Amino acid sequence: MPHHRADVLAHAVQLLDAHGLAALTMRRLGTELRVQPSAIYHHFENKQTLLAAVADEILVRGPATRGGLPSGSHGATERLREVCGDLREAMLAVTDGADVVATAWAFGLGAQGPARELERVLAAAGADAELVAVGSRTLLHYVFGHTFEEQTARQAISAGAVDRALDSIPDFDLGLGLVLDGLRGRLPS
Amino acid sequence: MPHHRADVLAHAVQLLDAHGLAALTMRRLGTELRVQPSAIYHHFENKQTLLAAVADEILVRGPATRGGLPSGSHGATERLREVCGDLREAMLAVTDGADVVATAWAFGLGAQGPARELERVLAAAGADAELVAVGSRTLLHYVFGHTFEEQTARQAISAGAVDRALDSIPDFDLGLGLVLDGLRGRLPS
DNA sequence: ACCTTAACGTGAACAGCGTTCAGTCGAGGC
DNA sequence: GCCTCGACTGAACGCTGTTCACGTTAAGGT
Repeated sequence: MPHHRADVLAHAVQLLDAHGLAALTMRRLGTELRVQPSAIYHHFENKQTLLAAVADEILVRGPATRGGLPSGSHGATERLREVCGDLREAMLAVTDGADVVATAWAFGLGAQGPARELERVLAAAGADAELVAVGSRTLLHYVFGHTFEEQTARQAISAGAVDRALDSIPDFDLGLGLVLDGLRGRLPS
Repeated sequence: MPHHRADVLAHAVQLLDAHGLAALTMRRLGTELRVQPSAIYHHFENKQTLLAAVADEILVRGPATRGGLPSGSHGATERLREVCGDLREAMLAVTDGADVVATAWAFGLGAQGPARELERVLAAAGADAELVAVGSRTLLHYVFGHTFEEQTARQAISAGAVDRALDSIPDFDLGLGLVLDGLRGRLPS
């Protein structure tokens, strides 16, 4: 019973969510699929490519708590807030999701969706090319940084290795508001 | 001729700068020191600890271009800008420096210095406890995110794997100004 | 009905990784 | 002279991603 690319990907995400990034090895994934590790290379060029696909799959699945659709018309900053919030939720929904997505994005291999959407919204709000680049990048850096830190701490706590309190991590919306404030001051109107 | 902790650390930084993070293995570091890999474990508990020490060493060495001392008295945002700029310069001064420092910081193992300094400046500027936490974290997320991206791209280009232009990375000061603007709006006076 | 083609999988191997551990060796303090 | 102790050796353990030559299976054109 041969597998397809989608099967491998689904098992990879499931394995990641169940046992974390460290457990997502080609050998273990092979075992899960009842297949030799080398068989996976028929579907993905290498592990980096597989991880990029996993990152995209995490984003496609979207937030665990589906906030009902684009939710009508509102200002540019509200839409930016929404995109950033959805991105965060999607990453938090899977174990080590922030690590996988942020790393793939850093390599320029995945997570292009939210980046393009932020750029689109900024451009539509009248930002010039430079502000579009700066603004979207700054927002992404914040979301990835904050979410990675939050998820790492959360998992460290639930794993028993409690060396820092969870409430030492500041609220996501607060810091996001900070960046959006700075952004709003440079948008026309 | 036995080595001390400082010797091992110095060689680790030199190896990192010369050949990148991927080359910084216990075996290769041992070879560099004309010593078995296991000997390193007499000086550092494990590789993670070693990397944290390397991160701190990178920050201690500071910016490659030493801008003459604290440079007098100026406003809080100027001082924040200075700390962030120095942090960025220090990481850029060593190959894969941003990766090493940001990772160590994410694990809560190193790079505490700049974090404490940012918190100190914010508190001195009259920010309440929550704003101190939010502001310092947001600044760090931005600096780490931007610098890691910039350094990765820079190294990818000089390695010949040119898949993105360097000028596609927005200016550091521009994005920093964005965050500082948002921050200034919440500081008293 | 045959044959080609391509997708899919096997099993072994390669080179490297971090880490552990019992044992060796030389210098300094008593 | 002994004895401790830090530094180190050398071998091993159990992993890792990746490659390669080789089977197997199923579909599709002739």
